Amino acid sequence: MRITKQREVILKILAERRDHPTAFEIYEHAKNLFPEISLSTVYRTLKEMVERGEVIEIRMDGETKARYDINTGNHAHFRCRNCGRIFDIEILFPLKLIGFKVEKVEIYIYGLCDECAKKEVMA
Amino acid sequence: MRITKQREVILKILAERRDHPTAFEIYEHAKNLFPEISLSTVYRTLKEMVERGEVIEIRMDGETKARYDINTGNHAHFRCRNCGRIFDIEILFPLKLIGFKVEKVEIYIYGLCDECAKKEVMA
DNA sequence: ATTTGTGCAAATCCTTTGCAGATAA
DNA sequence: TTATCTGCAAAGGATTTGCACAAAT
Repeated sequence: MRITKQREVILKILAERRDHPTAFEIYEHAKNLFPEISLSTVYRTLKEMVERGEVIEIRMDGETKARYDINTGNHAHFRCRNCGRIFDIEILFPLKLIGFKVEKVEIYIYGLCDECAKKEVMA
Repeated sequence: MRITKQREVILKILAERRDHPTAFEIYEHAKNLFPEISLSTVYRTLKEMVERGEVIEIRMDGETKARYDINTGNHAHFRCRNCGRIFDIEILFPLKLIGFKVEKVEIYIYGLCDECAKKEVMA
């Protein structure tokens, strides 16, 4: 994989943002740093990174568009119904699937984050 | 929601199949039972059922197309890397997200099912 | 009769791809 | 040099929608 300005920019965005942007959001952000970049390059680069296992692709709650996450370890995503933010959450739990070989786990959790839960009780 | 032949057929398919079919697979199956049915009716009906909470939509491992499941309780999906089958799995685990209000959980697990794991050891 | 549902075709949204020119090694 | 990467525009796949007709209440 050659080092190009486009790939540097995409990697930098993924490393700095932890809000799980879509390909289009990454493209919009990248244009500020490198205006000539194209949307297809963003898609191509993300696809390659996913295939290499450097980035994971998530789709919360049946969304048609994918979001990207440079955190490749097994972890859960929590989306707040109120503010829409997506939090990374580490969950340790005992998987006892007798005879099954578990290679990857994706967990999506929906509800209210601590701040919004407080507000709802008050309202 | 009026009772039409189309909706009866779609419900019957969802109730009988537990292999998490896509909209197109439901359409193909439905045509055997009611040839005049259209793909857009299948999509429209599924979307309505999802909005009513009668059916859930899942997208395993970044698949672009949705799959449908009449089992609406919180449960995990296990996809076998080898045979591709998707198993429903009940997992009880303690969620301790302090201050967070959990309303829904989606868990996707990937690996080898018991049968395929045995074969891999032997091979 | 009135409201809701349907099929069809066209539109839309997200993503991928072919190609000819550009760039990193 | 030369293999890989890029932008563009066009194609592709999944899903949604406008509309006039059909069916359910």
